[in-house]
Amino acid sequence: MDEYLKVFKALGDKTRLRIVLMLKVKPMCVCEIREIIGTSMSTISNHLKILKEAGIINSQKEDRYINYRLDNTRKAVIQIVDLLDNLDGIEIENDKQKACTTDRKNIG
Amino acid sequence: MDEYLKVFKALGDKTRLRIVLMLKVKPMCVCEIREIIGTSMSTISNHLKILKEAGIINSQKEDRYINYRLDNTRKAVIQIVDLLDNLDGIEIENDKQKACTTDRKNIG
DNA sequence: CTTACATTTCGCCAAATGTAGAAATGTGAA
DNA sequence: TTCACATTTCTACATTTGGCGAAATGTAAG
Repeated sequence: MDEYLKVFKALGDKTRLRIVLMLKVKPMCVCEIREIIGTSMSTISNHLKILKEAGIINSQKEDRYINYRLDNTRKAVIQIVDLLDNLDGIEIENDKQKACTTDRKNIG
Repeated sequence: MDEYLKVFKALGDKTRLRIVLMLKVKPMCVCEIREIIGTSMSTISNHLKILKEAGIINSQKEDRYINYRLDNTRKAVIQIVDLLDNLDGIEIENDKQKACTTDRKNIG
């Protein structure tokens, strides 16, 4: 039960649910997520930690960034995240988006 | 998105998740739930209210009791609750169960 | 080694949440 | 109506949570 409890807890926050919906589209680094969500780096980082501990996402270093993506290896997570397909086209982005100080395009 | 958010929030509490697992087995009144969960009536009542507002359960008066049961009319809820079938046989009950002052068997 | 910078951790605050007990409410039975 | 009792609401309180900014950490490049 605790496994599901952790997942529900993690998804029971609007910011984290938005992050999950974003990562369903494509893997992203903290900076990119912050661009869209619009809060501080530390806040995003904390949310990612919670999602990671719930087994919903994992991370992998690529170039100078750590890319976060949905974890497709855990059954419970797959099932629940799949349900969110019904939500396509929902407002994930925020009104007040901060400019990203470190533009990722500088690198690639 | 907010519909799912509400459901995840509601299920993201151990007491409420336990209640949902109990109601998957059979409808119950507040008193019965309290017997198993082991907290105060007001606490149970509050949790039931949250589950109800999330559309996960509904209630119906029967005899002298209000029976709560899973709401089978909402798609999002059905899908999510169905996932919990994997949890069968999990520890729902509490160690420290209070005696039920008003024994339901007196009625039936 | 030093710099640059992406990310995490720490310390703190405000808001939200879970809980209990008392009082209030609703309702069937006498 | 009055009683009995199941349930909810109110009030208060302790804990948890989400947020930020600053400092710390990790690491690739010079």
